[in-house]
Amino acid sequence: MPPKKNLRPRQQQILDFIEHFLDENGIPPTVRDIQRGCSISSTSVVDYNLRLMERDGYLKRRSEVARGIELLDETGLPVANGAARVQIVGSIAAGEPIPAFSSEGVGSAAEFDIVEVRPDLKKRHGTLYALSVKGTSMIDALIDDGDVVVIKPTNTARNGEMVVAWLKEEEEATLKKFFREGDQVRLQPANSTMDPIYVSADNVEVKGRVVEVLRQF
Amino acid sequence: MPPKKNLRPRQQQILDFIEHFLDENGIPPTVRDIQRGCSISSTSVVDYNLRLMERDGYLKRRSEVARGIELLDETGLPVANGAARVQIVGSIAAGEPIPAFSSEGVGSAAEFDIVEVRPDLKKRHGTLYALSVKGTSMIDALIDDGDVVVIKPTNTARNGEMVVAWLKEEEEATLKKFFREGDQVRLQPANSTMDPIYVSADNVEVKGRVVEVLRQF
DNA sequence: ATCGGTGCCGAACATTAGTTTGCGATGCAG
DNA sequence: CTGCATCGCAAACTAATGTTCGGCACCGAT
Repeated sequence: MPPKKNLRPRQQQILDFIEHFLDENGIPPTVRDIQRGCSISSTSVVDYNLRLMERDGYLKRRSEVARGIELLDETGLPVANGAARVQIVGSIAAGEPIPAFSSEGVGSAAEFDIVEVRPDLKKRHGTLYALSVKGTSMIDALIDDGDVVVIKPTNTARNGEMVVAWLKEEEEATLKKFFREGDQVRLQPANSTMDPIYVSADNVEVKGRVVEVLRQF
Repeated sequence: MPPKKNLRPRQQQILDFIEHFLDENGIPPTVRDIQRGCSISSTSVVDYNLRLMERDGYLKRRSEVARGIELLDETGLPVANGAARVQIVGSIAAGEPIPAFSSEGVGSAAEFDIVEVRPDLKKRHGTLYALSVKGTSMIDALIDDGDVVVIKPTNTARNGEMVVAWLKEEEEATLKKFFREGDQVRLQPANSTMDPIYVSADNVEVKGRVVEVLRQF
């Protein structure tokens, strides 16, 4: 199997389309789906490029089988379903909050790792992103250093939910349980040995809610 | 949408086949795949039954589209990918071990819940099953009461791995960290306030290894 | 017995979709 | 200029796949 090369623009376009199609429909596209989706004038061009991409290890094709395209990941293993991949857009220190994401660019972050999540999460919550956790302050919430938390972007939270909170003044993000108390907000580390942080509601912006924790075994 | 009924044998057979096919191949079967897989003599029989099953809310069919079958779950939502479903075959009390599964029947257990897992787990580990955790003794391992642990069946373990151990004499299963120490085995609750269990190696049978913990948010 | 519903069968049909072929344009090294 | 590889195009071909139709057997109700 030849080593990976950089993809040609057309091939990158096709690859993006396949991923997107998988996201949308749950099944792989046909050659003609790709043709339309990429505004290519002939199926043979699609076939030609798919063949090259298969040669270079980006995907696998089942011959003579409708929708027989399978994407492969970096290790050459089939990607189960494009719908279930979430990008890790940065890291977050639960204990001592540090800047995590400055712009609104949740999906536009630089290239980071990608994790797979349970497919039903995306069905249920829509777009998700992930943060890698640094520090052990969430240990009582059963979130450890090195875990990856999957976040649903939202700017509201009910009391007790675990949220990613953005402290405007400090320009810091933190992972805490959220309690609204009048015009104050209590950000409670799940670790009971640690004191909660009280901040004015004005200074807090909820960026998302934790929907899943992933741990490496 | 009509309420669910019990499936006819033929329809159950078809449903099972579709799930299995999805497991195997990652894409839905064609009508003819089903025909062969279920030893049906005509595609029209498949179509006939698929139509009924669609009417009864078990699946959805995209008309005129190759492999346009989508399975629906209990709530009528599409199942992302059959490959990612794992059966909960019972519960396990980590603190005070209780019988969990007596026979070897990992896959043959009675009807329990099904959970979705990250699809890459099945790719990586093959067949998996899941246990629902009762009790809080694994809290230090960041596994809580009510969590679901996903298990890879195996009968070997390296030191430090979290395993499902079967104590033959007591006829009990338990979820602990595994340490082989001579002809003894130390089963260490991750909770440091609790004492480990020492048992003779003869009396321990490793049933599986924890590959994932699922928690409800 | 007769009728209607269910379940199944086989064959044909129509569309979708993978594959092949021949040709043209382009760019580059010899 | 020539040869060669790359990339794209259109059309045609074949295989795969969804869909339909008429008929048969069984069964319970009329």
